[in-house]
Amino acid sequence: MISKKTKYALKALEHLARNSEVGPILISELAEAENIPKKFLEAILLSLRKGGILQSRIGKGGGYSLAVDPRRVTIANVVKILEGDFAPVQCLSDTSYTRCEECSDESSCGTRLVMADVKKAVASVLDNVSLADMLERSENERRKHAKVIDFAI
Amino acid sequence: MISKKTKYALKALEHLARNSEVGPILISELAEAENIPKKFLEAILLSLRKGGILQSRIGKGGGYSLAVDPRRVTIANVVKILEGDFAPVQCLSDTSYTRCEECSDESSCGTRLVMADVKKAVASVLDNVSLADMLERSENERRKHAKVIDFAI
DNA sequence: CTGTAAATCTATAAATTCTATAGGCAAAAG
DNA sequence: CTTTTGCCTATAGAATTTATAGATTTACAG
Repeated sequence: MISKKTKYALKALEHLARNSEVGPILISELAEAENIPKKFLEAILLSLRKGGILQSRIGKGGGYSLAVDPRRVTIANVVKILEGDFAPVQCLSDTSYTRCEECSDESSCGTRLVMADVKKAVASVLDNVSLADMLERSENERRKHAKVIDFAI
Repeated sequence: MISKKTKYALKALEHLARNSEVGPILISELAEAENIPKKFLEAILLSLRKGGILQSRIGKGGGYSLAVDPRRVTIANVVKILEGDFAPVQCLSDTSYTRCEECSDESSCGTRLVMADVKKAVASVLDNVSLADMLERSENERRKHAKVIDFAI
């Protein structure tokens, strides 16, 4: 399960990507539009900025905007910033490796071997979906759905 | 990240699979051998029994043993019993679906669309590894490693 | 250079989930 | 009918996640 933090981050990024022409967007605006607790969002945006995905400006006319082309931001990038990693066990984490306490022999640990494959599988999905892709898929679904409703009327 | 519960479960199952000929194994024996808090393990084994993977016998000569051929138990089976599911978001859970609070339109939610792919990817790994496979892989690695040490001496 | 608008930082509270333990109950075997 | 063993319920403790509050810093506008 991904955390609420990550979900909020993705929602916020979608919003920013959709409205990239209008210039910086206020935290408070984003919070209200996407129904995210403002102070919580604040911390999330900060992480994303430190992770290089967003840029900010302080003071009047300030706010947040994407620092990179949404086609160059992968969902893996985002998830990694907020969840740290998507390794199913610590002993497979790139960013915060720790030995699993009771694992007497890491190199032959069955769980580790299987989870290494899981990690690869997840990575290959998330590395290959950009923020722009995600937005596009969402739009496609929205249209598809709208059409169906239209047709029903 | 998978929980300690799941890691303990896999360790316990490996132990039971390796020692399937010697008959039922005591909780306390398992706990000691695999370094798992006994009472915690108790609950885990109970879940696995209710999930159909283990069988137990009470009283003298009792204990736990596999209820199924280790080639017929997938790691997916095990993970599902202990983590409930491996859906990255509740709105994709088969067993305990809940609408994601702030998601105004589930059918077009970008996060959901991407995470559906993640879920599939994880499932296709875990559905295709049996307990026996995992054990075998582990054994292979152990031998490989042993050989290297041997060679070094 | 002053007032105001905004993000930033630090600290902490509240809620939830995960890990672990305790103690008595129930079943099976001899 | 006593011993061995798993079964059940409750609860405590720890860690993590989610959320809030308040003071601080930066930048622009006039």
